[in-house]
Amino acid sequence: MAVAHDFTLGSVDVALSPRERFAEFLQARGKRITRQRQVIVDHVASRHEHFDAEQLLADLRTTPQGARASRPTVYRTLAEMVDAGLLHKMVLDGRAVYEHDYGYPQHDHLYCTACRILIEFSSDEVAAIRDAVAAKHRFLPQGHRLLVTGLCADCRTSRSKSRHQDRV
Amino acid sequence: MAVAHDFTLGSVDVALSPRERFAEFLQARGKRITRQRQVIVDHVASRHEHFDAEQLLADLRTTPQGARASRPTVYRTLAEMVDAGLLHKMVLDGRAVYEHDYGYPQHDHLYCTACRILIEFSSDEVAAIRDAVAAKHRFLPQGHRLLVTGLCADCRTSRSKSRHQDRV
DNA sequence: TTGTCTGCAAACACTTTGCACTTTT
DNA sequence: AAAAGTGCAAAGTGTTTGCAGACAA
Repeated sequence: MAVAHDFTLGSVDVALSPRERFAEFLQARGKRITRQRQVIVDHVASRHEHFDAEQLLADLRTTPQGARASRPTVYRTLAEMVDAGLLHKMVLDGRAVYEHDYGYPQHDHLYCTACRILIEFSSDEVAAIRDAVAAKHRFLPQGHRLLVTGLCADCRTSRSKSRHQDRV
Repeated sequence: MAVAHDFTLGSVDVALSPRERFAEFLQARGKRITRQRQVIVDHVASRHEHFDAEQLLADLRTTPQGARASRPTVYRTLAEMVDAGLLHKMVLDGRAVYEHDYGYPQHDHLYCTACRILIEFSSDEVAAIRDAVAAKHRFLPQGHRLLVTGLCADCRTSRSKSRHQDRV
């Protein structure tokens, strides 16, 4: 499982599977392809949702025998995957949340402050605005993140006006 | 100092000074107007840059006698000021950064990953996109944050290609 | 073999909390 | 006097690091 996809997700075509791309990245840097790193890339590649380090760690603990990795290794590997361009990292409510960034089109998010669900959307207008503004400030844009906070369709109707407003 | 401004910053007109607005907010909630809370609002209102809790705490330590506040109080008060709508909180590189949000127009930022400077800019187009996308998802937008990362004018030319790429 | 990687435990930075005492109201 | 706030020290998060043993190359 999770090895040879034909990866044509969204609008970007990629030739290598995440696992292969990561291997390539590691080799290019004289880093080693260890069992743990493989386990982590494969696991991450097998699920397409947003997740954080502790969630991944917990997931790995439920897997059989040698398919696990320690907390430090999980954190270290996630950072490497970000460097490798496989994952995107963003900070929400104080902890890092990761999402796929390889073979996926650029997109932004709607974040529900009530149920904390993250909804993706894409808009090239955002990139256009970014470039225009950057040019005006002689700034070299390398990326952007647009986070729209509010209430999702479910939460805005549900009267469970319990714990809404939070920090972002 | 920092008491009776005519506050017409940007495009929003406000009647009360930050200090007065905060007092109003506190009273409405049966909270007390203590010396520490006054010291903190005044200090924050007297400077218009972005800052974090530890910076504010350090600043306060340099002031004379009774114009100080402890770390817990600083954190507690900043949270109240956010609730009161006086400050905006955002998370950058792992720690909370605050900026004025009272009497200031809505704006977004360019963030230089090299020198970590924050440059403000405003664009109503962003809000327009936000609303359009939100509508499409039956999402009730309450705010948004657009962060453009990259290199500022100074850093893109300077050859101090030292420690660039970082996390956001 | 050689040098990187792992996992453990400890350290970290930032932020929050329990609690006795102080202060506003 | 009553209720809320303060500061101290300690506890929490989420994440990182030092180092000895384990393992890819």
